[in-house]
Amino acid sequence: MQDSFYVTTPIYYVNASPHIGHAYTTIVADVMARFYRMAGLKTFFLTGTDEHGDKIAEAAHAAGVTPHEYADRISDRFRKLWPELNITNDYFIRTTDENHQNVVRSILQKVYDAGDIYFGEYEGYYCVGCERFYRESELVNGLCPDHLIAPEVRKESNYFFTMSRYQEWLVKYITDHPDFIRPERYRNEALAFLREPLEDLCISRPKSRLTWGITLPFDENYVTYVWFDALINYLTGIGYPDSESYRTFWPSTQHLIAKDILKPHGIYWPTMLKAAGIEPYRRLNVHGYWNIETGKMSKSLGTVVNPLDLKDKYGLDPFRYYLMRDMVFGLDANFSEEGLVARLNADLANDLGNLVSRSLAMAVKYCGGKVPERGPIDEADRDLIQRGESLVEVLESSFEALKFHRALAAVWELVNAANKYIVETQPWLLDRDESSAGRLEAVMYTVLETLRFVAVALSPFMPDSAAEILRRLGVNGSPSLAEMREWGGLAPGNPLDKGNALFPRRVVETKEETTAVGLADIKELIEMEAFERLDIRAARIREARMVPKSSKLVELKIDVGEERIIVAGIGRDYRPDDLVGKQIAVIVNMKPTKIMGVESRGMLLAAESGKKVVLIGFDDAVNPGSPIG
RNA sequence: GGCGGUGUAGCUCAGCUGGUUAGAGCAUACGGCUCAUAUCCGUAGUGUCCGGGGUUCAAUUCCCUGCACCGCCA
Repeated sequence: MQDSFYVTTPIYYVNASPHIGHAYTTIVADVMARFYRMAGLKTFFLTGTDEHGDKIAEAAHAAGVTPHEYADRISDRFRKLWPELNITNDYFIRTTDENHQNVVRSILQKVYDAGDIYFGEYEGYYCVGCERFYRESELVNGLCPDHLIAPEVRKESNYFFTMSRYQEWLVKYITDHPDFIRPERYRNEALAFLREPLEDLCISRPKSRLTWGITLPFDENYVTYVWFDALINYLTGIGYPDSESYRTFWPSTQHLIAKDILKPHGIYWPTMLKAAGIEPYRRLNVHGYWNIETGKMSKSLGTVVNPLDLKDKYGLDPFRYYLMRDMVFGLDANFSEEGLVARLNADLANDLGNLVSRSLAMAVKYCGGKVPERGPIDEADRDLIQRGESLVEVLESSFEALKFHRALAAVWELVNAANKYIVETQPWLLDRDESSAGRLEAVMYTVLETLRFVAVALSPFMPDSAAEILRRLGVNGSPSLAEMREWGGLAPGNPLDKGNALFPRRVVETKEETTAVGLADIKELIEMEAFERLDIRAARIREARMVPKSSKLVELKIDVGEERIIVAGIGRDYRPDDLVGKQIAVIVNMKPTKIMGVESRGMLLAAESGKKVVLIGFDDAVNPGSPIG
């Protein structure tokens, strides 16, 4: 294995605020950087912002500030977002940085001197209002799509990079290096593109049209345009050309991009490097899009939920986990609040969180709050230990293949195995029998050590949660992959801390869309007298708990002027804790009835809206026992 | 218009080069345990494997065609 690892995100264009796509790429880069750091490799992680070009100049003009001020402002938003996502980039590059501008100029000069940049003229459709050229295909009925006026045919002279000269070389390079662009579908796409003759790349803009850019070293009247500026950041960021860090990291470069910028990175960039006499980067890793599913919630509230806000609502680690678990790298995926909460509840709360909770609770109770001795290994322990020890290999191969969802699935196989192990070894029975004290220690050690493996494995994905698990296990220092290669690293005697629920279960706060149900099945008419026979009262819930063995029955202790117990089938839509304090309406003269062993003296009123049950409440405080009529 | 991809359980998706009863997770139902965030463990399912042809002893898997969605190119 190589001993260095260099990962990059694209530098993000500062014409818009950060969104889920930026966050995903950057989180993937962070997970990889953390993983390889943990594997002991010298690691460098670069991200930053792309700040030149006419879009920025226009936006700045519209905002009444200089382009530089405008770029500062937006760049800052990215820079400040990354710590909120626990991103551990080693450097944050800006294309307006002085050293970057110097590197760009030096490479332009180098390529120019080599004869790969020429001055040429082209003719195209130019819209005066937009101050830009349009391709024929971009025009709408022959008109500028923005101004809806006919563009004029205009000639302009510019500098061009002889990209076509490197087409053959590039085809061969991609063919000979199957992993150069991956996953395969994008490699095929690049090769498909290369079946057509490459055109030379226009790399400049006259200053008469655009001044917000890097001046060409060989012509004061032009600035360089887009790719020669932006792509070169990957070199600047590690100190090209003379630094030690450039020599260390460049050969291991792993670029991460979304599929929309495959062409510049897969075609332009390698040919640019070739022309500049620089070895190609090692790999280009291309991922898909997150399709945002606007859930019921956003529709009914009339607001579009920004996916990034969900990290505050549900926690950063669940957010990172969801992104890494639900997208197969390379393919598109669906993003929804419901999906995130489903992962949070099923994987994080039920499986992992509960495992942490039950393990530590037992260890604290049965082993005096300290990690017990390892004890002799039983046949029953062997399977779990082997699973733990083999995890690191699965992680390595999954990361190598960018199959992050696989890596997480593998961790969860261990989590599930641990839960099963606990059920099978039944530590609570061992605890009741003096003679099995030794066995109890061995079992608890096995469980806690498994927990440590899980935490180490998860630390690239969910750094805070992993650190918290390790802290509760009394483990100090930063985790490393090496310590997952051998069982038994957890030191007996470590103080244990039970802690609170790591991932509390959450309910998606959906406001179901209200659809008219109609009154098709209206019941027969009744006299007032029939209604008056009902005694409906206002009440307040004092206590609530699920009826044992029932999936939806809740036992409520209510105050209706007196204290009563009632049972209601609302457990699927309400958590007991959330019910306490609520005001409800109750029919108090129902004949008492026993439901699953609990006598219910009253019936609460609720609407059945679709599949949901919604309690009837009051829009102000009322005295318990107040009659309703 | 050209090229390519996808269409599998209610949902999200695995199924490499064709071969015995088509899989996983979630959701659902039932059973077990009680250490635990009512969590965990076990059991049970359900599928015209998009439609229509064809090749083959045999097709979800190969070929053709139609439909739907998506991507790249023009």
